[in-house]
Amino acid sequence: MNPAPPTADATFSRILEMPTWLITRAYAYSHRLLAEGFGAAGVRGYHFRLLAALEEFGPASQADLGRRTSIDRSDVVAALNELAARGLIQRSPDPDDRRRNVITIMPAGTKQLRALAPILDGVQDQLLAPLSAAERTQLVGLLTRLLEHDAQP
Amino acid sequence: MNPAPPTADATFSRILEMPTWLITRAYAYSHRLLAEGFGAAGVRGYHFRLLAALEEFGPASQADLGRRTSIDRSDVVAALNELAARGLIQRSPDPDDRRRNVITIMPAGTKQLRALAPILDGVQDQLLAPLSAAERTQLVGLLTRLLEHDAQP
DNA sequence: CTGTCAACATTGGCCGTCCCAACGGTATCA
DNA sequence: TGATACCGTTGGGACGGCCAATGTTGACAG
Repeated sequence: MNPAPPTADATFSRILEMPTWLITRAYAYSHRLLAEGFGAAGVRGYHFRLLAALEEFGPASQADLGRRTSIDRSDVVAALNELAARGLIQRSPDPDDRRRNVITIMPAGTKQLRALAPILDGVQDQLLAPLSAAERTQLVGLLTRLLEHDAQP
Repeated sequence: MNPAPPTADATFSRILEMPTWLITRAYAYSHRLLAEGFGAAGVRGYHFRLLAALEEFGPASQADLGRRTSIDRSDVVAALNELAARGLIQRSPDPDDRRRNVITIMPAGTKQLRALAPILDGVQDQLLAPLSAAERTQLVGLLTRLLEHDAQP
C-alpha cells in the first residue's frame, strides 16, 4: 500500500551504459592523452588537424581546410595565424579567386608533423591498450559508421 | 635519383582512421545532439549528470558526486549552486562529518530528470541510428573496456 | 594529547573545442 | 546588372575539463 520507497526505485537511469556518456568519457580520456602529447610540442589539436590535412591533400583554401578538419572558418583563421607565425604554413592570395587564400605547408610544418606522428601513434596505442587488434578495427568501423550519418553543414 | 617528390609522399597520416580523431568527432556529434536536447530544458550536461547520480545512488557528499560523475570538485560546487537555486537539490551539512555537505535530490529534481529521460533516449537513438542492436551493444562494450583502463585520480 | 597529514567545500582562474552573427570583398549566374 | 552565394576576418559566447590555493575539519601516529 505504501508508495514506492524513496530509495532507488528507478531503473531508468542506466547512465553508465548510455552511449553519449561513454563517448563523453572516452573523449575526455583521449583529449587528456592528446593534450599531454601535443603540449610538449607546444601544439594543440587544431594545429595538428590543419597540418595533417595540408599534408594529406596539398594546398587548400581556408574554407576547404575548415570543412575537411571540421573546424569552424573563424577558428581556422586564428589557428593558421599561429601556424604562420611559427613558419609552419604559408598564406598567399589565390590568383584564380581573389576571395581565397591558398594555404601551403612549409618544410618546417612537415617536419613538425613528422615529429608529432610517433607521439600520436603512442597515444592511439595507450588509448586502445585494452583492446585486441580485431576489436580496434571493430571500434574504428563502428565509429566511422556513426559519423557517416552525421549530417553536418 | 631525385628525392621524394613534394606531393603526397607520406602515407603516415591516416587521420581519418585514428581512433582519437573518430572519438573526437563522435563526441562533437553527441555533444551537439545533447546540447539541443538539454538546451530546451535549460540544463547542461553537468546538471544532468549530478541529478542522475543522486537519483541512482541516493544522497551523497559533493566530493562523492564529483567522483561518480567525473566532474571536478570545483565545478560540482557551481553546478549544485545552480541546481539548488532552482530547487532541484538540497544542500545540508553532514552531521556526522562537518566537512561535508549532504546533497539530496528534491521532488522537483526527480521530476526534471523524468522529463529529461525520454529526450536522452531519443538522443541515443539518433546517435546510434546507423547501428544494429548488436552493434550498439558491441560499441558500448568496447568503450566501456576502454574506460576501465583509464586510471583517473 | 598533540601534531601531522588527508579530505572537504569553496573561490578564482585558465585552456581547448565548438558554434554563431555580422562585416566587406569577390565570384557566379540568371 | 542585380541577386545570391562564397570567402576571410572579427568578435563573442557556451561548455567541459583542469589546477592552485584557502580555511575548515577528521583521522591517525607518536
